[in-house]
Amino acid sequence: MFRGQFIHLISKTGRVSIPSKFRENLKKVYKTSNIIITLFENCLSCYPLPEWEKLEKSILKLPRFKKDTVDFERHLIGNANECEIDTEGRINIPQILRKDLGLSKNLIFVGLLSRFEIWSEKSWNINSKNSFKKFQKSRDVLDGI
Amino acid sequence: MFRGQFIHLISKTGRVSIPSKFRENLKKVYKTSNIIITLFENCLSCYPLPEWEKLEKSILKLPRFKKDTVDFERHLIGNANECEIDTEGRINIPQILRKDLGLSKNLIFVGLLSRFEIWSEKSWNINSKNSFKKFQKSRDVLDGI
DNA sequence: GCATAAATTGTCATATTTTGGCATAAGGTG
DNA sequence: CACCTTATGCCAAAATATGACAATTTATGC
Repeated sequence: MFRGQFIHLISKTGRVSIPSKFRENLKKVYKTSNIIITLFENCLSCYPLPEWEKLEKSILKLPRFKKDTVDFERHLIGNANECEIDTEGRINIPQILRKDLGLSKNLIFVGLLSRFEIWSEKSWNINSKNSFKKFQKSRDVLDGI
Repeated sequence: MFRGQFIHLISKTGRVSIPSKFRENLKKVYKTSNIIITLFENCLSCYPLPEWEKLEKSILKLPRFKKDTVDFERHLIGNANECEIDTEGRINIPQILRKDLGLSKNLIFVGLLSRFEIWSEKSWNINSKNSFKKFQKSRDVLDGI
């Protein structure tokens, strides 16, 4: 499971190291060092390849020509890039994605069980302020289950 | 059950020992020396790994891409770090949590039955001043059951 | 109260993780 | 094809975490 939060630096060439705990999880649970990185909301959403493939299968079942399907696909699939983690535990974040989100300096890695997200420090701070408010509202979601 | 209050010192490198009574409880009841530490209302909330995993299972059942779910996950899972207790009974509190709460010197451990909390001495003192008032308001929760 | 055991803290060496730098390789462009 | 940009591989430095052991403090039994 991907959990926790980590701050890492991105180099001028777009390289950044994946938190070692995440790498460990990828290796142990998913037996892979390949991930899919895609644009989602205001951050990068990262899936272990096997998890992503499950998602793709679900998507293939959607009504093919429906407007919502197409929009969903274009965004989520259309921005999906496969990355391989190198021997030092780093990936190169594709230029387009870097540019879209204005990534530089500190990136925040956020574990979300079956996937993780990468944020620019700035957007993360803005977002987490808002999401804490929402959390306060929704904190009893789980009690209902 | 985690009960009682203890003061321990955190080292410059972020290490602190878990009260031995808590360790005993972890071992006896939960058969583990792994805990999840997460940020929660100005302190760190600590769960035995098995307790936490129950929570995660519920979360995995929530609608995957719904905005509320994602916000909830980002807050709750995104701040959850797994820590292992070492041979001397210590853990290393992840840097980001230390930073967020400004932990140094004295930490207060507070037992809360199925989990325990870690406070900086300062915040604990501030909080406990207010807590009697809050207790007065909430003192009849149990009568409703 | 004292001797002993247990728990907590300190210190240092070692291992791991993260970052930086540079040379080379690959890919796109005119 | 030559040029330029960008990506990759490799090595090394720096930062951080971990393990082992010792010293100190606190608790416990008698």
